Amino acid sequence: MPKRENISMSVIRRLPRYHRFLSHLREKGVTRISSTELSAKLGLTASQIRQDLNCFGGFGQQGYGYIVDQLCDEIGIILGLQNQYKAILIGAGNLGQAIASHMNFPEDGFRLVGIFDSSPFKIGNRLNGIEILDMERLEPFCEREKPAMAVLCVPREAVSELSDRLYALGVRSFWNFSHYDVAVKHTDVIVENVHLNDSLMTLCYQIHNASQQAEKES
Amino acid sequence: MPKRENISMSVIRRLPRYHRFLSHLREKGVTRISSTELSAKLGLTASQIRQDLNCFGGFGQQGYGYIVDQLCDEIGIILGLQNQYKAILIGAGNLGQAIASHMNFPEDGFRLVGIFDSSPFKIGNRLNGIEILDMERLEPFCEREKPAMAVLCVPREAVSELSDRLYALGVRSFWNFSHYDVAVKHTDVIVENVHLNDSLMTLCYQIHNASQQAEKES
DNA sequence: TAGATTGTTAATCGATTAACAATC
DNA sequence: TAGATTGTTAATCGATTAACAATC
Repeated sequence: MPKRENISMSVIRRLPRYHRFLSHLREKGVTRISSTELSAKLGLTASQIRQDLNCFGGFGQQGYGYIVDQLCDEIGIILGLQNQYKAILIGAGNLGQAIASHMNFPEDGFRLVGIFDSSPFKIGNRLNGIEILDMERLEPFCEREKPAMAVLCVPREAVSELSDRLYALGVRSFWNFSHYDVAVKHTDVIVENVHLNDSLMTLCYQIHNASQQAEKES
Repeated sequence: MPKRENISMSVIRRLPRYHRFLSHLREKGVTRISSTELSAKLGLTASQIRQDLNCFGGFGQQGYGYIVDQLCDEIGIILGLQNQYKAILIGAGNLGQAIASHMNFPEDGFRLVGIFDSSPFKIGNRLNGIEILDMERLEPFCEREKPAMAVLCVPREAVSELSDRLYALGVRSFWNFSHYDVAVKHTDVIVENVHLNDSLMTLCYQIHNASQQAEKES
């Protein structure tokens, strides 16, 4: 990979989408695609796609386009999907259970190695073949397994203390589903927030706004 | 509300976060806040916050700042949270169940009025007090209830046909959790995609990239 | 009145799009 | 060789930040 360095998040956030789309094309047996075709399907400009890809190197062939199979793999490598980083899940409530069983971690660069909860009703149960452990066993577990990432599916009130506790255990990245922004107190911490409530409110705004526009026009 | 019209999505996506933060401050009994204080807590610039708010009107007082209670309510109104739009959920699998029970729809501007699934093992069960109905009952239900929004928690393959079916029934907005982008074939459709896989891959990239940087420096 | 902080305009920065030469 | 499509530079557009006058 030739270039890299200082890639903007706007570009990064488009890569998984390219990857998903190209996997799909590959499955359908498509071998070749041009930036123009791809842009039409994704609702982007061809320019943007070429610009994005050229942050990482020239993957295409002039006059021909991109080889689907090859480009898909390259994007996978850029994203680091081959890594299988160890991940733990904290909080086996509704959402935690759904994440554990709905997500295909290996496909996305991770391996779920542990699940923790503090409820006696959940401890001992299995989720996707993994035993739910008592929160008290977090320390020895992390010292042994050294997970790189923690999925946080706990109530808002618990996050601040929990993230400190995990940081002390060497966890440096968080996939946060709680209704709370994980504070980035340390420069080496990576947080990806998924605020479902925010997403839903955004949708509400759009519906609300569209109906107001409609009113105004009538 | 004085101004409005043509507000960019960048601004809209920050509003729920402001709202969440201000609710929290209100709960803690804080009555007054300046854009500078707020910006420090949110990790933004004071300029941006003032700029954002002034898209909708002047909610502050010069020399004083903003009244937490009032600003919070105003943002709620801008987002349209008072609307309680009717929503239905399609797909009562792991993720669907989690969404139904984990989300507080009324707080976010919606009311969940129906849940649908095609599995005989799920039909008839209750989720959050709502009976899971057979997909075949979708038509009469929608004709009667006229839901504004559908939460899609179905497999990728099902989305294309399903969204057409819902569009025909008058549903114009979708909160899509499937591993697929809902095609916007019509200009009056609003889609909010939540691609958890994409989010996870983005996190993978960041970890991968951080460790590469660390290697380079050593 | 003096101090503080907003609302708003102007300057900067970054991201997207357009254009085209390079080349398969 | 002619046609197509990339990689890349330049132009445009939009979003963020800075500055400051208005005013509470």
